[in-house]
Amino acid sequence: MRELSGGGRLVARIVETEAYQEDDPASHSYRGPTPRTDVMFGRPGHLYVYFTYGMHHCMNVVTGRSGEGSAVLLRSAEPVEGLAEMTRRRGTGDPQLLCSGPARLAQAFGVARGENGLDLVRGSDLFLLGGDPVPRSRVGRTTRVGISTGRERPWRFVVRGDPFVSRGSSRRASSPRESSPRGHPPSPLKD
DNA sequence: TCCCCGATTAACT
DNA sequence: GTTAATCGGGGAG
Repeated sequence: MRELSGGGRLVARIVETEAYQEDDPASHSYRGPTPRTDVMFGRPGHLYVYFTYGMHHCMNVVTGRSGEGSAVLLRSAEPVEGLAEMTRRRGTGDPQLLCSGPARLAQAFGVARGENGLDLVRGSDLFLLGGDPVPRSRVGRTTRVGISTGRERPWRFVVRGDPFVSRGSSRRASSPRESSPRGHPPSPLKD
């Protein structure tokens, strides 16, 4: 959720994420801390924003302890409130195109490099809310999207059958196979 | 310095 | 299904 300075707010329900960690060749943190990835190695609960393909920004929540280098990429969400503002930012009113995709989600929320390092737990207009927990049976796990190494790690998590999960993923030829998570599903984030 | 390519998207054929 | 857009990170020289 993001509170807007002019009043009003943007709310979206996260339906797709991917996990990245330090011993993971697909992770920006793989080669150790750099000016770009310092935030990933910082305190958990902060926002790591990266710029890619010369035009897109993506949002991550830092998850590991200080010094650790892990984060969760927010890939897709269902827009819930503030659709008009998201539409203005995105240039399309199709709800399925507002927040489905990591760069689309960041654009809808107006997040760019300036927001890198924000504390999502305290003192920010951008933060996470705990909602109704997603039942374990609805959590699907697949391989990650758009990476060239570390493909085998099944660290993408989706709400099964949710129409707001991004397409880039479920559509590809070498389509990631969806399976039930083993062990513990991601626990819902609390305040 | 040079060079390759990326945790993507939209617009093509 | 394919490709242009667009630029910064970071390894190689």
